[in-house]
Amino acid sequence: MLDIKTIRENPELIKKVLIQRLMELDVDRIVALDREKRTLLTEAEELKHTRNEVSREIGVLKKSGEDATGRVEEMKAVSTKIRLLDEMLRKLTSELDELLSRVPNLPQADVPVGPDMRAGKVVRAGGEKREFDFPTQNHLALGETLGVLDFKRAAKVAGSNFALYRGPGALLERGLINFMLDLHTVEKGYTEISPPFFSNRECMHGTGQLPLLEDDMYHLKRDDFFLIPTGEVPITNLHRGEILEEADLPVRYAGYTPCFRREAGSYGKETRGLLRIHQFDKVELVRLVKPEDSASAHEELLADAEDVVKRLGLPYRIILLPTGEMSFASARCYDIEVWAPGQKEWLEVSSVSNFEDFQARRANIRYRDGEGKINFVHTLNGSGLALPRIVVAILENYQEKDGTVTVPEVLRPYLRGLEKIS
RNA sequence: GGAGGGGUGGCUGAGUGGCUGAAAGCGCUGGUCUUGAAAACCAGUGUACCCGCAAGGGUACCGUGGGUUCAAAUCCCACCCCCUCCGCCA
Repeated sequence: MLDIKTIRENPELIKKVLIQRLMELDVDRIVALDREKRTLLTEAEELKHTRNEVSREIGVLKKSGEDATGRVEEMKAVSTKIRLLDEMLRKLTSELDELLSRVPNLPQADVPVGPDMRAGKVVRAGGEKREFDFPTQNHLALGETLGVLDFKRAAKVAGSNFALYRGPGALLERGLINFMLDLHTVEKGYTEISPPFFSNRECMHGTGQLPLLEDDMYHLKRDDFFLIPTGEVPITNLHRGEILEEADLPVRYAGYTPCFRREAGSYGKETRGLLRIHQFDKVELVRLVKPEDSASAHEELLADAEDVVKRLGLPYRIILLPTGEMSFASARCYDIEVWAPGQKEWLEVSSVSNFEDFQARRANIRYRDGEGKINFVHTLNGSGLALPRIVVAILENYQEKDGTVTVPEVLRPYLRGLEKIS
């Protein structure tokens, strides 16, 4: 959420950003509602002031046994008027809040302007694309031959676009999670969080998944819970509604969670195999920092996520996303993509975002600075990393001529020393 | 799921319709005193929003949302959360 003052003072800027982000919203309506609301509010507050004063008088009169009927009658009329104004305000405010909650964050100055990935800026790349002296297979073929992936049975258990890992495949999944968590907690100093995998409506709103992405969530109607679409939701919302002390910052959390997404509207080739599934595992990194630290924290967070792909020895590149590709709440975002030689394409395995105070404002996460002043924190998060596409990349990059897959060295301790999936 | 108890400021905790944004204590900040510290004493110590150039003024908030009333922390209704016991259960 943006400060209403920002919108009030720069409606044209907001309109420009909406275009850059390929979104539509009636900004003039917001400005008008805001103005109308303040007029009504002032009027209502003045009446309430009168009522408070006179009610006090009535109390005094009654205590001394005097007649207060006239004043009471007067205040009945005032109260009716207040009720009316409050009702108008309530309607107005709810429309205004609804619109406000749909205004996206403002991109930072160096974010490339453009509608799609072609406008993205490759910041750097790492790892070597391997030269294969045999025809490569994609992860579907490899997974099936090796018996480590079983989509048919996943569909039998749940439905299409679910994954099932078997034997060394399951071990690989579990090993990757542990490898990543150990890296971030032991080496990088993150505190590990294992949160609930359900979250309530307030949290979903707090991090910005609601109201725009409701159709993409699994929702438990009876309890009004959502299955989390990312660990970002529960972990960022840990401190919802709190005022942290400056000394508590920066907060750095790492957590493993499964992620649940309906992926409504996705279809075709892109959804085959592990590329886009309804449930996937992810290790998420979250930071809460002072505003002046968020730019450097963003770079550090990126480096922490990058370190995972580096150590796995996967060819990767980092892209600064253009305006049209950034998520709603993000002010600046890097994607990390790994090369999948079987698929012959780059796969997004991490999004590393700086939300500035956008989420903090929604979730009301603040801190008290050295002078006792209260400000919103800045929030950041990054996948460190999303697993299925990493599994794809490992299978495809480490495949051998005989159809086996070599286990990357850093993972072997996590796979009971397993060197080869065969 | 059933029965009972409870949710008040940073913390403990008073407050059952009127001058209560909220006693008291603790904590914290500043000051006095002291060589320094402690103690003691004095003063201050919530958040958000609105009006205003400012000084300042006002409104709201006692788990959340409604309601009753001239007036609600206090009365009524619904919901949420916590605790105890019972049931169920990995």
